[in-house]
Amino acid sequence: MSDHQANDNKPLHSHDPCTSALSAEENAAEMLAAMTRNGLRITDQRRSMVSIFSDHDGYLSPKDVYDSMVRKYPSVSFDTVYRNLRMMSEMGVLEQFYFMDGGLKFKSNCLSHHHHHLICVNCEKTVTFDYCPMDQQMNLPGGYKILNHRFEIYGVCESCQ
Amino acid sequence: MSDHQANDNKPLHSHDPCTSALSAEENAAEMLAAMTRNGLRITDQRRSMVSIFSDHDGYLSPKDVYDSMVRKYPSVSFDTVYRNLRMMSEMGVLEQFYFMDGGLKFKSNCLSHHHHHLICVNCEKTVTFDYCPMDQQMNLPGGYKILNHRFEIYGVCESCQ
DNA sequence: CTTTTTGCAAACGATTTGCAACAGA
DNA sequence: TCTGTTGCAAATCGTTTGCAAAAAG
Repeated sequence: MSDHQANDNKPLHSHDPCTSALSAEENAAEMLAAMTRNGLRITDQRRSMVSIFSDHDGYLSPKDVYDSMVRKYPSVSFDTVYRNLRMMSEMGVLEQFYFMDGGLKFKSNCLSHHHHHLICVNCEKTVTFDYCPMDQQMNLPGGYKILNHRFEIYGVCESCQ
Repeated sequence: MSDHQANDNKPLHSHDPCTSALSAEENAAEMLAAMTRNGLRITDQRRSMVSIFSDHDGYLSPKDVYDSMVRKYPSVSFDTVYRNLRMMSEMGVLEQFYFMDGGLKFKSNCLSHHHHHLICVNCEKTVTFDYCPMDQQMNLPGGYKILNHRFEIYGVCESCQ
């Protein structure tokens, strides 16, 4: 729901470096395009889910998304939300992961460049940063062939302190 | 993500700083002691769970533990396993976390020093290393008050390659 | 002998599935 | 039209809880 007027010069809140180049609307259009490209039909519900994510930088649980959806589509079902979350993250439009406490959350994905997250443990507002520990010289034991990694920093954001 | 080449380096230390100091038996005794210290009674099942973890370096799912337990105590119940896993991780004897795919796993904990994990995506054999990205100079955005972090590297261990 | 722990069964929350009705391309 | 999508209900998975019987200290 883009309920704020198009004022390109004044972002409401700090966008992360992945999406700041794009307005929420552009980002939504981009997501929808990626979905069409993957052969998905664009339904009202999916359009609505897309705008929920393009308007929010941070992670949302399936329940969060459902609650937002219900406001616009009172008859929406939980399984539709789940199904679409799964499809959207399978095709890379959303990024998902399991939080510290194990809860599954989703966030609109940045396909363009590698980064990590700094996450507020209170409001879950998330900012990205480019520093990656894997760029450092570090002597790892055991002769593993390295595939990927996970690095997140948790803290309390300015407005939650 | 940046695909870093597996740098075939020799281990910095020839030992795993967490486990090499103690044999499996010593480690088990240590775990049992910690449990008694916390007011837990040592039952046969708990002794068995402890030795499962002290004999295995790597993460185990509740189901893994249950399957091991059943071999020795055919009438053991799933909830006893869960209850004990939870208590043991609450008192720091076990370390738990949610894997990439969201599955909850447990591992005998190292209480003595901070470290991170290098985990085999195939067999889940885990080695620890002392390098911590938080020791590096990195300017983070957003004025967050930093609380904690998570850093894991995933790969394929030597014997799984 | 007292208190904790166990095993059973049933409850629970989160996620998935089968299927008939419906809607997008 | 014609296939993909929705909503409903029920199934499933992993985990937790209440309680009486059994075991530890």
